[in-house]
Amino acid sequence: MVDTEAAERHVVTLKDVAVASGVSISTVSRVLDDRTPRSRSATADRVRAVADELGYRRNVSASSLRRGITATIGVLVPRLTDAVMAMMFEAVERAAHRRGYFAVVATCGDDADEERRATETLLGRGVDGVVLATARLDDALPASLRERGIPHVLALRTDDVSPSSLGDDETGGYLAVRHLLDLGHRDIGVITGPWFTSSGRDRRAGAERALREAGVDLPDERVLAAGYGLDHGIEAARRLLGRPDRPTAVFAANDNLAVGVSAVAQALGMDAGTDLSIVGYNDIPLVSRLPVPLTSVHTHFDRIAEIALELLLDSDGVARIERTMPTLIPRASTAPPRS
Amino acid sequence: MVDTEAAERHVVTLKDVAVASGVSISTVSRVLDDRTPRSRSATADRVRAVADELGYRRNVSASSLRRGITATIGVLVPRLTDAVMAMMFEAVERAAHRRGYFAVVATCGDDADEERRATETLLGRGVDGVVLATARLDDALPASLRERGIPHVLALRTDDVSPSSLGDDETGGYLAVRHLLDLGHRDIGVITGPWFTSSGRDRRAGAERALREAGVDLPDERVLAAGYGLDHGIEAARRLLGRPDRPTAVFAANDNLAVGVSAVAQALGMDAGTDLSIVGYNDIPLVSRLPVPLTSVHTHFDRIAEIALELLLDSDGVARIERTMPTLIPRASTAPPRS
DNA sequence: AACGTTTGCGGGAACGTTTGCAGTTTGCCC
DNA sequence: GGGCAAACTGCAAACGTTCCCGCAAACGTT
Repeated sequence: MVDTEAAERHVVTLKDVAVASGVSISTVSRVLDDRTPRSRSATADRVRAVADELGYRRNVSASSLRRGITATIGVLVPRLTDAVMAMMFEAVERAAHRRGYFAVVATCGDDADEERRATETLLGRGVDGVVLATARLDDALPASLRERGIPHVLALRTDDVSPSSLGDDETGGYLAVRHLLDLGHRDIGVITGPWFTSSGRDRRAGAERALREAGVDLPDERVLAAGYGLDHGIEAARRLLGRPDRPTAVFAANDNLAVGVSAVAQALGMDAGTDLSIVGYNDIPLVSRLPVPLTSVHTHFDRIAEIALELLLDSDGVARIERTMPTLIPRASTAPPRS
Repeated sequence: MVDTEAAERHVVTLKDVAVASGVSISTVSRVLDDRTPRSRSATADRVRAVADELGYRRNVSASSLRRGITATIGVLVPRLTDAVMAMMFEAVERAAHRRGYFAVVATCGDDADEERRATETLLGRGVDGVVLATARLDDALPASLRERGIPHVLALRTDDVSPSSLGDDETGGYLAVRHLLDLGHRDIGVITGPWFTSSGRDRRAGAERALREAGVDLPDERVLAAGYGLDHGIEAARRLLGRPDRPTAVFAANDNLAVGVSAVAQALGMDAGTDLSIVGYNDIPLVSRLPVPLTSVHTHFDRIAEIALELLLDSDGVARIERTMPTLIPRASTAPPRS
């Protein structure tokens, strides 16, 4: 099916348009080049009309070959089934479209080797640059890209060296815990992200700053590191809530974790909001529709994506690290503690 | 690592490899062509070694231009933030990879115009074929692709004409409701998918067949059509459960809907499983981790994706419509009705 | 009217790869 | 060792587009 019909069917090239409109190929090429201001000459109008009529469509392979760029950027994410990653990719896709670029995605799980392999695949497809939304801190890939001079930007995380566009995770963590403190909570549990992510590290740091400011203690058994999956949240919540001196509020560094916490709370007969306050992070679409809508720190994916592409494509050579301020969205899952 | 400087300086071409290994460009091209069985001659070995050392990577633009194919397939989905679509795309990505193809995705929401525009974008990127996982039945796009001779396949839905790979939705609907009947339920509500999808239509038909077989009545007010979003499930559940003669069990044609139903049930003080049995559809990762794990009809995305690519790439010209049998996964959300 | 400047256009050489053709070498069998 | 097929190799022509260069006409200024 792929070859037979396409071969039969004659695909319209610049030459066809040139012949049909009685000008040279170069002229057609120039007229149809949308990077330069469109000429208003009679010839140009005619060429455009003919191209339209014949259904001309630029052959991207030929164009890329000649121009030396593909107008394509590659996006690397661990998995698209994680709503955060899906939202991030969709945001990058939109931002790329606005700039006349096309975004392609590759998934690599949590494996460093797979990450490298997936990057090579993207590079093999000739992308002009790479957006890395994978999560590892201890990762040689950004360094390797820097060394090879391959344009890249980190999104949603940073290694403190390569250009990066991410949320201000420290502030986000602060906002979340400050919100709980303001409601009157003093027994607060914290479930941070995986140790190997800058987001996990920074959100925890922000949370600790808020507690320190308020003079509230955070004992070691109240802070747990976990992955970013629902399962991790469930496990951490069991540890945190399955003891007599359980906290009255929990800050989870990710919405999946928070959903896990509320599931465990429910299983233990506690009502989210009244018996246990919960704050999540990222504000994925799901959380506002839960039986008890979840308070969450909203991440501005579109803005982060926009900045990422700016760093990637308009780079002036210096590797900037841009942090976008998040917004706390209070919902029913947080309330003053029961007296 | 040899010669990083030269590698950085400019990108290695066939010519460089040819010069470095003392053979012609054509020879290098042939040796490096992975479509033919790899030669074991001394020259071939040397060329491969040199190419490796120099870090040669085929320029896909040039290759595509010359070969006339891009080894890329386009996938069209409404949105990646829907777990079903993310899973479908990831499955297509894997299947494509196995065949040496690369999958790119475009999102188009639920809008027919946007769908057309996104398809043109994919075609403009020179994809060799298109997988449509969008949901509309009343859609002129497949017909338009057929007419233009553009290789395509529908996934997860069909228009009964174009080649399609989807789950056997009628059987799935039957299995779900049959399960509820076997547990002893007689008052069963059905929330079908959107009217404009074949999946919605077929799952409903299967549900009705099961009820008919069992001689159980399905009054009009017990069957609701909705979108596939969480919100739709919530709204439908309110209508279904907010009345005195509410059903003891609900079949929702989609997991999002089912999650909405269980949220409403919880809000009304009913326990999923004991007070109200709920069956979902697709078995997205979330549902097995809910406080009350959800019984769901598992869709074999990998198999559907595999068949889709088979229809797309190995087609013998006849447009087959292949349905993959789903599997019911019983979990805690279904139990016999309270006596 | 002479002058520089801008603008429009066509010729033709790239971009890196694949492939038909023809010529050469190799391997194998009798 | 002769004969024949199979495997290998190089040349050169594509693939469709872009862009440098040169030419000519149009325009504006003095």
